[in-house]
Amino acid sequence: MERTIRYSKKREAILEAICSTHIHPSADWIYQRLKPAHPDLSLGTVYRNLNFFREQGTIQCVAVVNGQERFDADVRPHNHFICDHCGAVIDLHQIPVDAGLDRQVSEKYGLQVHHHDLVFHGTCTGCGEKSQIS
Amino acid sequence: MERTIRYSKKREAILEAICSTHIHPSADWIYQRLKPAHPDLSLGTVYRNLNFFREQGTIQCVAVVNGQERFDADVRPHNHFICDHCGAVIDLHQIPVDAGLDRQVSEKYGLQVHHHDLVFHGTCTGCGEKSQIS
DNA sequence: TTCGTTGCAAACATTTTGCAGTTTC
DNA sequence: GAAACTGCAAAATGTTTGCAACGAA
Repeated sequence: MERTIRYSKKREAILEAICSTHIHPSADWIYQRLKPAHPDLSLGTVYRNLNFFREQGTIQCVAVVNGQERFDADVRPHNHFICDHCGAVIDLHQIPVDAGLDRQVSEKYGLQVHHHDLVFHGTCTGCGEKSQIS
Repeated sequence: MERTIRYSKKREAILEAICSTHIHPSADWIYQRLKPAHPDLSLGTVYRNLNFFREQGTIQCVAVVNGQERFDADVRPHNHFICDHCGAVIDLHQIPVDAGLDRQVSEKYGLQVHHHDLVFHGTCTGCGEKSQIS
């Protein structure tokens, strides 16, 4: 039978940290963020809870940037932009993508498609302005 | 001034290994593949050359699967499917995606978009059949 | 001879895990 | 009191790097 899920202050704080930002944080960012208020927090706990939330479907990993997984508490389908200079991950909610795309792939290739990720790469506004100055 | 690029048998073999397959190999796959014919090949050399080819634009990294980068010698824009069971990376050449998508993102969000990656996730044919049996 | 390339091993960075102690219910 | 959760430190994993030897031009 399924295991019982217990309340934990650390777990609550970790989810709250992810929900409180739109930067799509990494495990270490969450750890650094919570460390002041939770001095005894350990990085292992952050990782364990990130995997817990991922299994529950509460969060999703939206990208791996410079070898670090980046998480999003918004699990509704939407797309992302990654700045290849500073590593920023930005939500794109206004980009309409053909809703039947998954079915198209499924039919043409005979694959069971569960979802897709659409990620744009380029230079974000801040990095673009900086490079113009120099 | 730019550095001179010299010929090297290992480098040639590494590129040949990537070009010879459609599985989108990882660094270690290439290493294992070439080890018999090149017993003194080292993993460091594989990594160094992968980064070399990437900088040259000869290959691209198309995904990170189970923490491993997966490479493709086909640098033309096309999409991919990843099997979440076995980690297979499959080319999708027949999926038409709006060519103006990058410009749309650029205009709506004021970002400099260089390219995008569209990755489908699901279960591949082989894994789907296996799970039906059990 | 020059300097790009390599093997090797050590270093690095991120993530996972074993275990003993703590907390929740 | 059972078992979920945690801190800690060690381990595992994938990748990078320093250095001396090797090889191409």
